Amino acid sequence: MEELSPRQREIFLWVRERIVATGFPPTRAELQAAFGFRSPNAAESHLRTLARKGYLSLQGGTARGIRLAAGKGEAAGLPVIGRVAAGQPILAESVAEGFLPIDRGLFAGADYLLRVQGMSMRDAGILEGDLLAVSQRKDPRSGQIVVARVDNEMTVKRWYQEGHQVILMPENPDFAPITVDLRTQSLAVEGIVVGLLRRGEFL
Amino acid sequence: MEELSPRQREIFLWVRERIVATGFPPTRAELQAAFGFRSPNAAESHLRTLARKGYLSLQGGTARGIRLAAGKGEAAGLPVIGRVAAGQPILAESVAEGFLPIDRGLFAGADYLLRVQGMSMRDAGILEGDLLAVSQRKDPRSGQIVVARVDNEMTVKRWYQEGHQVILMPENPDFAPITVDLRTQSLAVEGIVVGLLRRGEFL
DNA sequence: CCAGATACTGTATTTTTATACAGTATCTGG
DNA sequence: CCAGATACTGTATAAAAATACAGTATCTGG
Repeated sequence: MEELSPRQREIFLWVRERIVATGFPPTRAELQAAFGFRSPNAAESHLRTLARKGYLSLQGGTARGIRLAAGKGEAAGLPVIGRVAAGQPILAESVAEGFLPIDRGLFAGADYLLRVQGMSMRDAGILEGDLLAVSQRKDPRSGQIVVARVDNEMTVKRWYQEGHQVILMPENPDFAPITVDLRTQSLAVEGIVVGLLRRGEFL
Repeated sequence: MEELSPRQREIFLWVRERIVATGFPPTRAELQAAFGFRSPNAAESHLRTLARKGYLSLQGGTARGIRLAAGKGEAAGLPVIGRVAAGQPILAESVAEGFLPIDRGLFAGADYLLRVQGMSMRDAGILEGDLLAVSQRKDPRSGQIVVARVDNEMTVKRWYQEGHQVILMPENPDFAPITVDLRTQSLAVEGIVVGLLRRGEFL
């Protein structure tokens, strides 16, 4: 598929956004007005180029007869994060395994899905390979399950706090709790777990 | 909101289906042709009635200027099933707790979500309150987790079969396996578990 | 029984909309 | 350097589309 020029890309994104915002594709006149063209043929010409390059299709002689090509709609869903290198931001694009088609309303406030590694939370029903829906909030309450960085290691534990004292509690007797004194040690909360999902070979 | 007459309902569902199928709303001429009206004003009149009753809105003087009213799109997602009475079909409307906005591609072949009751599968990471995505297939392979009816009781267990012998294996030492001889006992497989999700107070 | 609803027919007009055709200016890769 | 691309201007026409207005037939709830 051919590349789009910057202007073409701008026009394509606008068309796509208009379809979402209004429920139907725009007309040439609407495109002309939005981009300040003096001639309707500018709009027509750009749409024909986008169609020729495979980004959308035009249904001839039909009002608003514009369809986005398959796969060209907005990317829906949440990114799936596997392993995160020490020190690297979680949502760096380079670490995402892909996207899953999840309505963001399903898990309240979720920003990404994190692949579980290890069995420290087994007795909470969180197994290796599970996907945790994580909201990038940093204000956990005691009892919530968090994604935290301790000494640059990612960990998922249940959070308990009393004053300066934080306990990151595993739920597997084979793992020891992690105790952190916030006055003398650093602890980064990356997010709060708001959901879990499991499928395929992990069942 | 006023009730629709049968014909109005038929027309409304057709408009909605056309929006999904084509990516844009139909014209009056398309509606006229689809329903065999001899006059375009029949189409116009029905659309105005649907708008007046609050099912859609019309943007005047605009080609294809039809929008579904909020909440009138197709219900997306999967039904959530809580308790199922003995003998009752799972997907009877009356037992659904609601719908969750889940893309059906997320869990391959899923037909409904079943709320877990009991802890018999705890060591498989399936806890009370979890939602299991279930595909209404009745041909499980050994090792798969199934939803079955034994003596009219719903149960979720891992399926193992050798010849006529089926073992429905819990994964919690507090529960006994269920052994079934298919030659002499009846066993109904309602579906195969294809996914799990957990959120909210169950975390 | 009948007013008011639904469900259309019929005709016509206006506006919207797509698109054809002819052209210019600028940019850029070979 | 230049062919071929992008990014438009300008004008015009034809077809699509919405919608107005006038009407009939049937149904149904009060």
